[in-house]
Amino acid sequence: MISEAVENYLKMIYELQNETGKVSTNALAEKLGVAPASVTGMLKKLAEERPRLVNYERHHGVSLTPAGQKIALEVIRHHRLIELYLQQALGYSWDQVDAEAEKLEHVISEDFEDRIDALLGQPEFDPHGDPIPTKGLQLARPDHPRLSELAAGQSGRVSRVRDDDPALLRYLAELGIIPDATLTVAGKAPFGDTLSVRVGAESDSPSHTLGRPVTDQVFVEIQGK
Amino acid sequence: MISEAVENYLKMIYELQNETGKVSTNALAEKLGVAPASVTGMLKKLAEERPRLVNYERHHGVSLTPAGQKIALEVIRHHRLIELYLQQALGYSWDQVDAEAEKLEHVISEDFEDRIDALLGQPEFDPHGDPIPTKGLQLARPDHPRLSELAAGQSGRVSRVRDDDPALLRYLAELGIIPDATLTVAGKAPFGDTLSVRVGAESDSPSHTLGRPVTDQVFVEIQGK
DNA sequence: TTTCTTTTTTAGGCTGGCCTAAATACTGCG
DNA sequence: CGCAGTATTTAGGCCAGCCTAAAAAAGAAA
Ligand SMILES: [Mn+2]
Ligand SMILES: [Mn+2]
Ligand SMILES: [Mn+2]
Ligand SMILES: [Mn+2]
Repeated sequence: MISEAVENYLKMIYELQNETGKVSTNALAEKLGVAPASVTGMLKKLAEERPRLVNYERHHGVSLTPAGQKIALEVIRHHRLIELYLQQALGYSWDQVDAEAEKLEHVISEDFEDRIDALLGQPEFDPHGDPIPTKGLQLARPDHPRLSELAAGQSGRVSRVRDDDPALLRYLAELGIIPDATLTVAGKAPFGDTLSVRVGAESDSPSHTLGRPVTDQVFVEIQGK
Repeated sequence: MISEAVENYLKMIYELQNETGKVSTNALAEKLGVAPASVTGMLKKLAEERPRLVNYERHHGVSLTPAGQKIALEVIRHHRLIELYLQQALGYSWDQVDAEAEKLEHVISEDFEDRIDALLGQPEFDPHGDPIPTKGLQLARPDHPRLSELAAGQSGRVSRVRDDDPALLRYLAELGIIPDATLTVAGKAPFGDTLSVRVGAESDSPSHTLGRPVTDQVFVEIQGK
């Protein structure tokens, strides 16, 4: 039986792999809130599992095997389906869903998964715009640019927001910066670390000044213009 | 932080206390699917917890302290609310809900609890007729007689069914023996171990022959007649 | 009350998952 | 190349929860 700890390790390895390419012991330790030595120990075990869950060689980082990736995707599917369900069916706000899903993801049955999936109409995205792996564990990877990378004058549709920081999520919701919102970069301050962003499709939509910590967390599908 | 294992021990102690009065090491071990020696070890720890969760003296059984009972009731509230929610909101049948609730009960937040409680309209009973402790952890204890204890000719309302055995639950559901159903004992075989029971309020309602293993698991509030 | 049986506890061990401190390997720079 | 600094691994421990086997206590029966 796969433990909750193992599921979290595999999920984190998967996510780090897709964010930063390489997966180091230290990065993993940091994300998991655990000492680096503990990670080394766990990676050894995962590599000795039969079937092997990760490819691991001392000092050379780690990557998921197909078996490991399958488990990671199952956990991610649970996580994102649950997030959406909590929001849609139970009225959670998008900054509350992550914490609850973090625990529930390890515990629900396949039956539960199937039922909420059906109830939500086989949804493709979670409340933060993250794609939900299909039942067959296929995962769309849109990979749009960050808001901070847009040039002045460009506009587009918010596709995804990083779901790490609840306070940031509340702030963004207040501004109306949620998936599918329309954004236009009205202006860019020197050195590009501050943007003036119009939120909404109308030319008289309200505009806000956003710093790098914010604009790095928002992903935009560039449109028209 | 209270672990899942501790929560399960406290819940089981509570339930054994209310079923059989005394709580023995062996009975607890059996219910938990664990060796008796493991129970002894855990009971010692629970008794040394600050605040104390159980009263325990070697060879003299165990009982819950107020602090232990509070935790037990919180877990039971979670369990029964979740069971009802799974049935009402997700379409689970009453024989499936227990297994899923067994895991979820340890993991949901107070927020989750409050939300499903509100959504269900602060329900008083779970799908098997077990009372749900209130938010303040008050628990109604109806304590009706078993169907097996009724005399021929008596009738009443099914108040509760023991939820242990999914196969039995499916069988009972087929016969229409669910909470609030009306039953009448049409006849009693010699030595009283087999009953002929009419299910339904009409005098032409279908009647079934039920053995002790079944009639011991059904509780009836005797009415009229 | 003595003996036998059943119940419970003690003793000793194991695994998973974490920790700190110390050792070692890699990396980039002078 | 050699060395400093960083990243990683090893060594040695701890705690929760479980196990089996053996000892001891309680309870029933003679
Ligand atoms: Mn998790
Ligand atoms: Mn998310
Ligand atoms: Mn449980
Ligand atoms: Mn129940």
